[in-house]
Amino acid sequence: MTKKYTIKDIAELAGVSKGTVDRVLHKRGRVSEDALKKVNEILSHIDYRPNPIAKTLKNNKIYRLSLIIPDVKQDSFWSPCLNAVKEVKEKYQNFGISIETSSFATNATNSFLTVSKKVVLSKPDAILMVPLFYKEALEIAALCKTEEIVLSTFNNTIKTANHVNFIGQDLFKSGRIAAKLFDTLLNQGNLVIAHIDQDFDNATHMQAKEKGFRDYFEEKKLKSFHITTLNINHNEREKSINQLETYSNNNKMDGIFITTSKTYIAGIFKQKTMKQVKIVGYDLIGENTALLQEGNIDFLIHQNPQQQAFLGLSQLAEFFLFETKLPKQTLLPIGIINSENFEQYLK
Amino acid sequence: MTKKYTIKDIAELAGVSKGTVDRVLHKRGRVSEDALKKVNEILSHIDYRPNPIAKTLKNNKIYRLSLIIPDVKQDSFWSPCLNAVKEVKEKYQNFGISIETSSFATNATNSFLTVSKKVVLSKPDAILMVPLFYKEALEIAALCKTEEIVLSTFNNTIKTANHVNFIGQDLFKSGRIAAKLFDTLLNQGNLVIAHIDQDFDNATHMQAKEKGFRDYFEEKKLKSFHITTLNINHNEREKSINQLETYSNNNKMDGIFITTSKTYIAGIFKQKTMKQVKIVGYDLIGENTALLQEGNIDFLIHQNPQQQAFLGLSQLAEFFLFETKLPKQTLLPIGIINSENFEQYLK
DNA sequence: ACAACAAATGTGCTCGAACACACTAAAGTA
DNA sequence: TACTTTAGTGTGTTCGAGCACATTTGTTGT
Repeated sequence: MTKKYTIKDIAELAGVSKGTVDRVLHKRGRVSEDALKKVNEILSHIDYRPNPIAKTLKNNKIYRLSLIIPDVKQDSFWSPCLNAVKEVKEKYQNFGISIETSSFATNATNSFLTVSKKVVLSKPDAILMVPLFYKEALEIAALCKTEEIVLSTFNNTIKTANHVNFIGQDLFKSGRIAAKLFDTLLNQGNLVIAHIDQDFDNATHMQAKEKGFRDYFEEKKLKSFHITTLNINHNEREKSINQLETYSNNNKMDGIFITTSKTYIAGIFKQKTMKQVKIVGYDLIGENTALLQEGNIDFLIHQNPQQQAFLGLSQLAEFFLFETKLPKQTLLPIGIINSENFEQYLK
Repeated sequence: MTKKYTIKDIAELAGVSKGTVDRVLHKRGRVSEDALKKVNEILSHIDYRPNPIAKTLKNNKIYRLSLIIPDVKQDSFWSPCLNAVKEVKEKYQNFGISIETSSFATNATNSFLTVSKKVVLSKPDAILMVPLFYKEALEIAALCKTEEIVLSTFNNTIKTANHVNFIGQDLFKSGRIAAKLFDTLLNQGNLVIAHIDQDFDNATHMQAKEKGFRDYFEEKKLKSFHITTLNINHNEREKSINQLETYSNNNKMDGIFITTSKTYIAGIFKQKTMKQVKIVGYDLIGENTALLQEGNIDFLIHQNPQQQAFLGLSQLAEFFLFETKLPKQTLLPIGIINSENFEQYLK
């Protein structure tokens, strides 16, 4: 067992005081060449790692983390993030981590801007946000940089100065996973990629998923599958279902891949029309899991917002407390969910 | 923001010294009724949580965790556990956690016993082990109790004194997941449950999986499926494959559910005979994932030994360092894996 | 009334890192 | 020579909890 060396140990070994060792370690200067040499000699022979507990105790600071997510009342997809906040609070609040949560309207860029700016003005130590609106998110990122607030993003990426770290999934791959599922479910057939409720905010998301989906069939040269894209945008749920129905009356349709969490639209369509059609979509929201259990949705792909938020907040907490590195990018595994394993993913 | 109260704060508020507060908090007695009342009055109004960092610093102890797993050379299923050890070491070694790993032969109970006893004699603070051999594991558990060593188990359970905590999966449910996959893949057909390399050590595992598998079809009253159980036990791989081939020549077989990590036996069978058969089995070992990629295995169920070991060790580390509770049981979500998402689960 | 003793309470040190501050010795300035 | 400056050192304090030890207060017996 390798001994745990302390500054005092090093000082004794080098025959100097702990103050001198400290100056060498922190490169604060005011050290003679002779002493520098002696201390570095010792340091090169042992593996000194400062005790993070002592460090943190001395710091004795409360770090404020601020989470900015879309309104959970407007889109229940985000509600698991609140569980993540609870988990992280329980785990780290005794260590001096505090977390505030703010939310913005999913359909209003100015809501995102005003909420985010307010958060920036409150000067937290770090912000973890979902940059739904690209241009506006860049503006906030710039503000964070001048205010020296650490910025992390999850679920959506923004390409900006490299100080931003990101937690999410590889959307291209998740499209490929869906494709493989259809390949396993059907030997051949007509597949529809349905973009339901395509908002400008998650358009890039859906594009990446579609690209991955099509890429799979092209790579495997599976000519027995025919793929069509369908855009569905209605305020009323009924209209969306009707559009699917109209399409299926005029076209052969063996499978539907829904690129958003509105998978239940296709599920209700199947339930209503009793058509033989395989359905694969996204997200474990209540409406989807109910249809999954009844067999009207075959598979759901889990984007796991809870784990994303949990990891994002945990990484920030440990960055401040124990000076661990913030990984530039954390890509979470993509869960395939059926009626039998969804409960376990809800905790 | 709620203030972080310290013992000193409480002492000032109650008008006593920190020594008295300390005695009240630890119920060490030697406190007058009057002082007790004053301190408790304050404590009831605020939410005092001792600073775990200061506590740990004062402790200043190196905790030894000992991991006991089957030999990775004999069964590569366990090799991801070594990554878990590396991860936990990186995360906690600066906090004074040391981890030793021992392994035993998968086919010899006495190897398990001698190795485990040797570990117990070295008196670590905690042991995390895979209790492959039930009776012998109980013996080790009893030893740990007398030696006051904290014992955690993963992958397999042993029912003994409640001081043992367990990390693993719900095997009954994982059988149901496999059943649901076949239900989705096929409308009807003859399914074979293949217990390949049934050792006495994981017999209970396979039974639980079979039970879950059959339970699904019984519950759903799916009469269109016919289920048979096949026991396959040969020293040579070829013989196992031949047994499957012989069976399939004499019987209709639309799907094979393999209850062990030997799923590749069925995969090679499919590859060799070019039969139209759906294959679902367990574990992301190299032989399986290769066949998964080629399309000769449809789904693998991920038992995630790495995460099991990681969680087991982390829970122990945080139990000693920060006095967090050891959950009696942690059931991990069960991953459904196809050719497109397996890479992400390998890290 | 005063010692003897117990009960109650307060003080001070430790853990390791970090940093302010005090101190020493040599060099520079009037 | 006397005094300041500066580089180079070491010492001491802080963070919060925990516990050993010192001190004070109160009670009993003679």
